[in-house]
Amino acid sequence: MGEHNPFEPRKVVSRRGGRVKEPLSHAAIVDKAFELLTEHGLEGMSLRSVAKALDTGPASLYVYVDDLSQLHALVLDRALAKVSTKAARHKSWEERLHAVLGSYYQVLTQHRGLAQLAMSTIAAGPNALRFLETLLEILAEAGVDEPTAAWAVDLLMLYVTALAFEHSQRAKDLDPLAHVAGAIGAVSEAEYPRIHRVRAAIMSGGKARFAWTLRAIVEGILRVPIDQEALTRKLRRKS
Amino acid sequence: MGEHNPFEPRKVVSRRGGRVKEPLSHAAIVDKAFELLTEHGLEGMSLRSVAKALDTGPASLYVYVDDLSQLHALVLDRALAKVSTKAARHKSWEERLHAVLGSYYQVLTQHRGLAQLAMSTIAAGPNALRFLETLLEILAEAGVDEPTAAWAVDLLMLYVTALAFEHSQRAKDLDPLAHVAGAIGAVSEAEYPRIHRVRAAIMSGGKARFAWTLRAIVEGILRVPIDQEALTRKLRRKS
DNA sequence: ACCTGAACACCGTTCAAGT
DNA sequence: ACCTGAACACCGTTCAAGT
Repeated sequence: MGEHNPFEPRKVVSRRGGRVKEPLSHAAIVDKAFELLTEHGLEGMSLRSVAKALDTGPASLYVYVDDLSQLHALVLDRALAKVSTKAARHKSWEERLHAVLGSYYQVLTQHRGLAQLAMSTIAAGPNALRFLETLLEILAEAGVDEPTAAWAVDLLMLYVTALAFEHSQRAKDLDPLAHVAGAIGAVSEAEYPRIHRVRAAIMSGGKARFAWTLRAIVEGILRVPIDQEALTRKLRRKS
Repeated sequence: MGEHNPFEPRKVVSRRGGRVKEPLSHAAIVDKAFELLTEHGLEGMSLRSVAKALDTGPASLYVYVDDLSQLHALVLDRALAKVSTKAARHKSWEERLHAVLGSYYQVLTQHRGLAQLAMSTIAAGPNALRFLETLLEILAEAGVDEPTAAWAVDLLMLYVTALAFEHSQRAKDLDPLAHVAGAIGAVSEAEYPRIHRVRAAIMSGGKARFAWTLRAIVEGILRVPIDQEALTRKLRRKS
């Protein structure tokens, strides 16, 4: 098993004397990687580019980081530190849920490449856990039973992540007619009448959509408790 | 704008005479790429590896394909052809929704690397459109108004795609203790009491979860029509 | 028009050698 | 123990040259 928790940086005693350049360290690598991510997107955050930005060779990073996928996980959690899980106590659980997920959405969209990173790496660092714990807390206050809450939290995070990803993809396209918008917007009325009719709605984003989906998911969560499912299974087994 | 629809293969007249090797063609490239995808995963499907498998150099593919991202879109749609959108007429819309999304899930999980591809490229080819149109049809039968259905379909596809992706990621880990399962399973009870309590539920998948989430989303969709949202906005504007 | 080898500018990762 | 240059085995994409 791993001898060292990768999310807890091992302390490196910086050598005394002329600090011409910042000594290499776990934190320095993750910080610089995050910087490159927000500046140049996920493609721009390679081990080699991080090494170069840190004024060293690519091999040097392997002292602190196992491989690229670990760096991805590290950077994602570094970014999730910016998610605010605090919301005024006096607010309702609905408002707090909206606020916390809204903060998550903000963080994802305000750093180029981050939404894409969040879509491709499963978050399991301390900041992701803190975020998750907060969501479970809020749902508990809403009266959702715990097994249901576990699946519900996953669904909520997933939706917000994907929405941020789509948002960032849209921002990347210089030509708005290109790619997705082009294909959906120009869809044949004869072949796909329904898509044609709702083509504007499909591409629209914005706060209204965010709010609607959150409400719909929460409504479903509150009305379809997981226990029903278990019950049905048990009944079937007995018949 | 594009002079040629990339989803409609341009017909190449194969030169007469000794067909020692299959002539290069749009379809041959996409087929071979799909083959490599299911055999070696997304990493194994590179332009170079496709070219090599087709017994040619990497530059040759650029006659038929603009770039890698287009090949991704092409292969995804090629795979979506396998999704069955037909379900017995006499079935209820709930059953048909479950069947169609179930078929989508099956296709994604039965081809290595496909779920990952579906997570990273937005589907807008003819087979994706056919799938989308079918989902809109089913929701219309359920009595969902069209703007709501547009957002709902997105949410449904998104969830199934992500579930298949998580499934495929789990299958990749040889060591079940590694990565995500390790981090979530070994979570500190003192620091994250709620996560600790539901850690088994978080990682569990299976049909029960699929069914529960679908029901929860549908329940929410039926109960939170989008028009309410528009109404609220209008009222706010007037006040 | 189609196909291609070679080149360009990159990757992640390993390894042997240095301090 | 930390750091590194060089090498290995790859990438996507372009370009000039061939048919």
